[in-house]
Amino acid sequence: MSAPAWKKIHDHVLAKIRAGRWVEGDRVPSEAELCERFGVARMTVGRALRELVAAQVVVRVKGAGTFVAPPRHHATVVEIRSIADEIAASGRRHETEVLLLEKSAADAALAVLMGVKRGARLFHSRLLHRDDGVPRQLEERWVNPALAPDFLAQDFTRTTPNEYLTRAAPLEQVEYGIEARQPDAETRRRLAMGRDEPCLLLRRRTWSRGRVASAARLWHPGNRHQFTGRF
Amino acid sequence: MSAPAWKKIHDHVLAKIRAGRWVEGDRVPSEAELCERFGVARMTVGRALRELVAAQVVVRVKGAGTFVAPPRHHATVVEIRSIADEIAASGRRHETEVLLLEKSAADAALAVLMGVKRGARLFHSRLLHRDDGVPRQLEERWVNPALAPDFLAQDFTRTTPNEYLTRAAPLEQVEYGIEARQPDAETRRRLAMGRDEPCLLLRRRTWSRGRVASAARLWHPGNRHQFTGRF
DNA sequence: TGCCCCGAGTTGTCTAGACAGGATGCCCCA
DNA sequence: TGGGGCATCCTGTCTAGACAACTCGGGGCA
Repeated sequence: MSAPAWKKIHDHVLAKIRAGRWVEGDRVPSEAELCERFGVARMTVGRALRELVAAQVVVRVKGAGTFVAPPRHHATVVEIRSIADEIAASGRRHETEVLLLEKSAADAALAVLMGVKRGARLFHSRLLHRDDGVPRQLEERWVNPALAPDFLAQDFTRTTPNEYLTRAAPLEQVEYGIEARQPDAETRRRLAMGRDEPCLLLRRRTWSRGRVASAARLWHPGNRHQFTGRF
Repeated sequence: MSAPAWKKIHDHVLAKIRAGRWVEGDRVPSEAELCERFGVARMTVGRALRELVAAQVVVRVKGAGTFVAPPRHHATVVEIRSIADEIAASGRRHETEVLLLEKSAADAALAVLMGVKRGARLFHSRLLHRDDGVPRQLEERWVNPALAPDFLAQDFTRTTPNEYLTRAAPLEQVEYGIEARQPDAETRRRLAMGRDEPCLLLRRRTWSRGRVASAARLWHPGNRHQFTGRF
């Protein structure tokens, strides 16, 4: 007749978040606290929170706690916006110049960002995109070889890295700010929220109408969250 | 280190289905059988099967068992194909003529199809869609008032029923054959598989290049399954 | 000061058992 | 022969407790 106990807990937490009482990054009461508050067993609270994870409402980190996930703007995954597509859509000529394409070892900062051990092998590329001959975007990528093994063998003057990577691994996008300092504990926790290892770090610098814009993006396979935090 | 026990059971069942050993409608071993086979508790098997339900691989019916779900063709929900959109996309003129818009009572067949009591109030509409003036589609709908209370107040010469209904309730589509006889036990079980009450029955008859096509669609809110069975 | 270790807190998983409620087939009775 | 009731099987939910693995901060040590 009445809703299951787990659904009541689920709805209670969801209501708090929807109402803005708890916002992105806030700590949700622990399972133990919710058990006591609702007078149920941990399995029941766990069921409620697992449903909220599936709905991308909260993120759970083993050993740390449960946190409110960033708001989703769209039900669907954000599509990758490719500079090549953008230029082509404007009817102009797009060219890619491969400045660098190599194996490299992860330094301390890269290791943290990519979730790999220091010194681990990464693929590294530096490409210049020209828009009707004018340099439009300089793009630098570090790619996890485990997830895109043939990266170095691609001809990026013909295939864009976007095309290859989306074909090689079903990626979803995580966007960060551009500040490239050592992440703090909070950011590391948010990095850990990803269900899988981050697999691609992209920094790019774009020239447009005399202005330069920079961006860094960190990708996770299977990760549906978008973080706006900076690191 | 190794995968959780529930994941092993999950993968075992999934593999059988993917390999075609168990096909649509087949009975999956009961929780008790899987418990014995894998030497785990029922909660563990339940977790595995619940994940498969979420992935739309199996359907579970309380009291009856677990069954292989119909194959999904797309990862995403089938989009509603609107005759109005189709005509407009071709650059032609679309007009709607409201032939009938009323309250009606469910007869025996409608009561079964809609999951309501015999005699329950339903909204009933009959609309003619014209394509550049030529009758293109005759559409007849029965709508559950509980889920679309303002149905009768809509001006369907301006707003299509599709637009209103998708706005009024988040619906997903279940498609059936058109044969309109009393459903048998198997079909009734499959109807029961829907998590919620069916809320809309649509029959339509389309004229195109001199040929007439008929279809009946049954909608459930929140139901992600597509059944191909006939009833 | 800087580093490491440890303990408290937290989530992930699992067990064995329990009760509720729907589905189904069978038997008995009219 | 037909229908109602009942036993049985099945899923849905929940409990109380347990162990594993991870995070994080603080205290001790070099």
